[in-house]
Amino acid sequence: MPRNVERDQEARKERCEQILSVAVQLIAQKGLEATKISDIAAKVGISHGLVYNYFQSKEELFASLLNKNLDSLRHHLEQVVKLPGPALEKLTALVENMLRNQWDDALFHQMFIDQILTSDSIGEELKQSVRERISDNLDIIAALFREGQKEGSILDGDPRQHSLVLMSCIRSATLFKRRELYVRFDAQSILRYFVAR
Amino acid sequence: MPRNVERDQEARKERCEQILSVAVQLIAQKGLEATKISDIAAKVGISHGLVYNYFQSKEELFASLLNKNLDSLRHHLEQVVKLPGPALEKLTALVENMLRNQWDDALFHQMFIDQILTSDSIGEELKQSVRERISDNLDIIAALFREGQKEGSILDGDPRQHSLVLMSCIRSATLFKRRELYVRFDAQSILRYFVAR
Amino acid sequence: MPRNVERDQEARKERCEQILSVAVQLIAQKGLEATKISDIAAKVGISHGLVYNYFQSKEELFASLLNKNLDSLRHHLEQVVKLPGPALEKLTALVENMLRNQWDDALFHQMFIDQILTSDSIGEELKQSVRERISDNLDIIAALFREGQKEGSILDGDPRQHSLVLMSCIRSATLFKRRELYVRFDAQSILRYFVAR
Amino acid sequence: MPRNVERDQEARKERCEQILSVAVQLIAQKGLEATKISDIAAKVGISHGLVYNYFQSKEELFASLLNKNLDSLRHHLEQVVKLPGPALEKLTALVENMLRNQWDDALFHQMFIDQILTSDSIGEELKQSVRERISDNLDIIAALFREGQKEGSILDGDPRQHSLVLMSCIRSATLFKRRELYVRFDAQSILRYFVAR
DNA sequence: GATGAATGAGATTTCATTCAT
DNA sequence: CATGAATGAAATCTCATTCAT
Repeated sequence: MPRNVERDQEARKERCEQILSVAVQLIAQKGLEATKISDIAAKVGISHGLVYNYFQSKEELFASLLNKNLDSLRHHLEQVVKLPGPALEKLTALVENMLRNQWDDALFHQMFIDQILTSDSIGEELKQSVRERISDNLDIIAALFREGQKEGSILDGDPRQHSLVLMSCIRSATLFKRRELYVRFDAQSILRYFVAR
Repeated sequence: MPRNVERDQEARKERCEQILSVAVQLIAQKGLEATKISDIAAKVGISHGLVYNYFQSKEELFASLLNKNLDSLRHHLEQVVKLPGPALEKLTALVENMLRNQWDDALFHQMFIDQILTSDSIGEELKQSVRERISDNLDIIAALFREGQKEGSILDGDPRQHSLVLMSCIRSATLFKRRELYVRFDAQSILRYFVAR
Repeated sequence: MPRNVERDQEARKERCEQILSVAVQLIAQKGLEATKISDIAAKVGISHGLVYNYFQSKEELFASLLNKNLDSLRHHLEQVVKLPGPALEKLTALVENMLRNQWDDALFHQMFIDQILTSDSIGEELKQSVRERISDNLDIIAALFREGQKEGSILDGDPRQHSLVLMSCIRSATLFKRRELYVRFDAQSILRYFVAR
Repeated sequence: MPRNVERDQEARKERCEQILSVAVQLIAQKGLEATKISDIAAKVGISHGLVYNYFQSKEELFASLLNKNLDSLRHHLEQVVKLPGPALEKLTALVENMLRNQWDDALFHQMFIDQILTSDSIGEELKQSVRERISDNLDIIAALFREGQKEGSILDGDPRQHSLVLMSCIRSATLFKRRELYVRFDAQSILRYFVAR
């Protein structure tokens, strides 16, 4: 007799999330290529075979991860853009959010983009789509900077460059924190670089 | 004949350099884990077995690479520090150098530090030493920023943070150039973030 | 209620037949080893787990298939033997039947006997029983040939060899038709090889 | 210092042959899908990894095998065609050769064609090429039959059908011998089916 | 020094089979 | 009866490393 189909769907999704979540943690610890399917399975507490019930291949798993995180970042960006108030405040909110690691795994893509873009386990197609989505996300942040420039609060110069530098700062903050090369960043100190003088 | 021995030593060192140089290129293209000993050997034009005549293991090869590049960076930093003139000029020289890729492979460590720090193929000991040397290099740059702050040309704030952000900018400039997510950086536009208002 | 029990038995048998029938089709398409339990289940429209309600194992399923087809062949042979008229006519009826694919899946064993006899998934015991039953069936055909020889219509020589050659012809006809290496066989042209000169 | 290059080439080819030869034996024993790379390696007395030094993949190994055997068959056919004397004698020579198993592995393709054509491990492209080459080989035999028909020694009828039946007989002879379903064939008894009355 | 055959540990992936629901 | 999550053995394939020549 078929069980409760809805609950099954629920459980299935749950498991997917669980696997992805563990995957992020392991990748953050050990890197993309060094993270084996069986590591993930072991940490989740399931057999490696079961992973393939949820993801067709290692690549598909990584792709899901990427998509999830790029979506998450995108979503956060869009939330921030909609906030009321001047651009500088929005940017502050954005950076604070990111540093606070409230959405730990959205940072993922900041840290592993280059691993992904150089990995063998990732097909060229996927890489291209990642590049495009990164570019899109940069554009959203760039728009905030442009807004700030109009308001006079942001240093002039290429807003897309500003975006890239901002994301790099956040990446470094996260990465170096994890790598125990302590330099403490906070949103204020990061945004100072971009404030009009 | 001592002359022969010397020449042999010379040739040996040459080979090492050649292997390391090819390794950098391949790693830049394909990533750390995806770069196989036999890829390197093939591109150098020797048999993979011979690589083990020059390096005891893959890890030792990567360690040499790291050391070479950290040394190279260190050397450049020291050169810049010794330059006459105000700190801002020194920093400009530094950034210009780095962007100009005069020492292309010194940038390597900018791009692959986290691949190294997360790799399976790299022992914990080596990782620790890398962390320390990165930290040392950051300190040298931080000293420049501190000098600039004293001269009034550099934004106040943690000079070590400035260093990290500066290196991140350069890393991004290099990485994204290679990844074709074009944002064009030049030394001026990077240093503006650090100039006192 | 006994009626329900009966009906259940009926339904159960139905299901078995359905599974076996789908199995034949898939094996004909993809080969023995390449046919997965879940392929069969999917094509039947049930879950793979349910297959184990009807067959204890893959081997048992294949064994059922074999038995069914060997039985079917046996039955046809016996029917033909009972026909009135000279042996040559009986043989003609036999070949026509087989070529006409009226009992498509009885041909199965013609095509997959050696896959079965070489398969890993099939136990030695089963293989032995298959060999014996094939041998029995050959004997029945051989008897027809012997009869024909007595009547003077069939080429002399080992009747068992004739049987084997006849079955081989039919097998080739079927196999090569499916494989699109067209040679068109009909009962006449096949039987000519065996007609006394 | 490079070793004797020629000898190395020789040895390499030797090894390939050795592997292929063992592969044929195992496939003949166990079937195509049931023959594992490690079975082959074990029987050759090497590690499974080494097989991949000689063949890129299981499919490539099987493809080599096929090509070798189709070539071998082709070669034998061409030799027979060139023989002096009437067609019937040539055919006799052909069948005797095949039954004598002088070229044991050329028989391979007779036995495993359908396994190959239904296997998952074999790409569609390869299958198509196999079909064509089988067809070519059939045509060569058909030409012999046609010749015999002109000479009046061979039963009339489609010579391509004759070829197929002949090959089927040989296949059965070989297969059933190995499968211990004894029927003893000799060249005479096989050719009788095709002799004009 | 130089080669590349050889090894074997280990990674990905598949699938028959079981079993809780 | 029915489902499909879960298991785990086994197969393919890769690659760092060794070593005879």
